[in-house]
Amino acid sequence: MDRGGEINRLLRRGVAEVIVEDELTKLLTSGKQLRLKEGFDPSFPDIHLGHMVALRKLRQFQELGHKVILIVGDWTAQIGDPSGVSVTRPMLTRDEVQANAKTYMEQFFKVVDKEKTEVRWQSEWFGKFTLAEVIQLTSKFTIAQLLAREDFSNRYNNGRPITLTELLYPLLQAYDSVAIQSDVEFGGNDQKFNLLMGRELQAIVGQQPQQIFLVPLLVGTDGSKKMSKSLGNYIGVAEPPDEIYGKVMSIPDSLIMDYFELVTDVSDEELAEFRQGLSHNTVNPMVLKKRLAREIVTQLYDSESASNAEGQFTKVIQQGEIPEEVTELYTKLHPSIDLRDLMVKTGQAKSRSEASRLIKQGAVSIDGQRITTPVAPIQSGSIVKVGKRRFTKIIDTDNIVS
RNA sequence: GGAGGGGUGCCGGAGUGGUUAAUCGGAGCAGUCUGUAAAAUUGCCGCCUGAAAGGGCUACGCAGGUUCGAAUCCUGCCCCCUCCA
Repeated sequence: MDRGGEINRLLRRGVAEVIVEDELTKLLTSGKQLRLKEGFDPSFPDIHLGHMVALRKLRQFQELGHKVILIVGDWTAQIGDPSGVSVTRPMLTRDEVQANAKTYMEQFFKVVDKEKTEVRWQSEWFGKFTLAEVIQLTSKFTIAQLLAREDFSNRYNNGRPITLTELLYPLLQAYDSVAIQSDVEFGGNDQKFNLLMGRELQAIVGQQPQQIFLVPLLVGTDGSKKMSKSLGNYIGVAEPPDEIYGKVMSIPDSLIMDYFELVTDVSDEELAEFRQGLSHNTVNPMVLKKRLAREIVTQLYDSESASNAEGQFTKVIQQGEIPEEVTELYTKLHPSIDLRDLMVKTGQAKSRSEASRLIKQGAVSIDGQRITTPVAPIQSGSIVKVGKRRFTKIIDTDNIVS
């Protein structure tokens, strides 16, 4: 693809909004190496598919020669982003921040090119901020400006509390843009306000205002809310291939195309075909989902992992067979052994009570035989299956042939 | 500073002396169906003990008290919210 076409694609697919598009296009064709800002809150070090949408964009920009500036938000983490349920977060210790940053970056660089990335810590500049400078920063904005943010005005109008520190959050984030002289800032569609503040502040201090690149929010596995760890509807990029594959298979059909568009490189032409197939019912959505799952796993691992995951899925979930590799529990077996204890030991149930319930509900089988009482015929080598996919092999310690 | 309202299980939200491990909704888990989709439908949804029936323990902001008996009444404390200043 030629460069113009590439840029066009960059600004089209998987994009919610670009502010200001003309200016960004001009920058992209100018030949200048752009500084792409991406912030990260060390309170939440795990990256999921929802984050990947923006990270993939960063990657694509990098491929055109631009540079990513990753900001570790060790200061703003203490405030907490007021979007949604806002809780002021406890201060993380230096060690916690370090550890989380490490975890984050391991995942971040699965998608983003490390060679073309510069990592900066907020403490570089905020660490030496004086009260005078803070006041000076706040003096540049008005309450009305901040209240323009939907979350703030909603809360204000409903009489719910807004802490002063929360109000500061957008300012600090804006200052980051100034500190690193950002050309383009990336974020989810819900971050629009914060990113716009960066623009404003840069203009005030005489810098070229950054462009804003907003990506759509990916809907989570529940099919309705945005993907987020706290809602538990996420697919983490660090999860094992089988897990990712399985979770992708469990998304509602209505999400298939969004996922293809936002987190894979499958060509637009092919996507059009898929869409066609779906609307005319000429293709089983399950088949497309398998393709999707394969694409995603391949991206995060490799094609071999993807086909393994697919093999496992087909065998275990679709055909109900026992997986090749099963976690094993070595224990001493005796005739009166209680299956519930075993289930707790293997982690297949959280408590004996829960194990009882599962057994009562017919969710448990041993070697393919459904079990209805906790007193069950277990032999060394027996496979205990709980629900659809929790397997354990029980091995008698007295019976090990070594 | 003054007046008022409120803190219940993962979340929302009932419940004002026993019949309440606590109505109901959501989430979650499991069964049937199936494509680990959707929809439907059934059951479960604090912990321990018991094959089960059952039994025990812990629980309604915190700490005490009244009572045969408290999420429900009293006292003190902590926290949150609204209005006025």
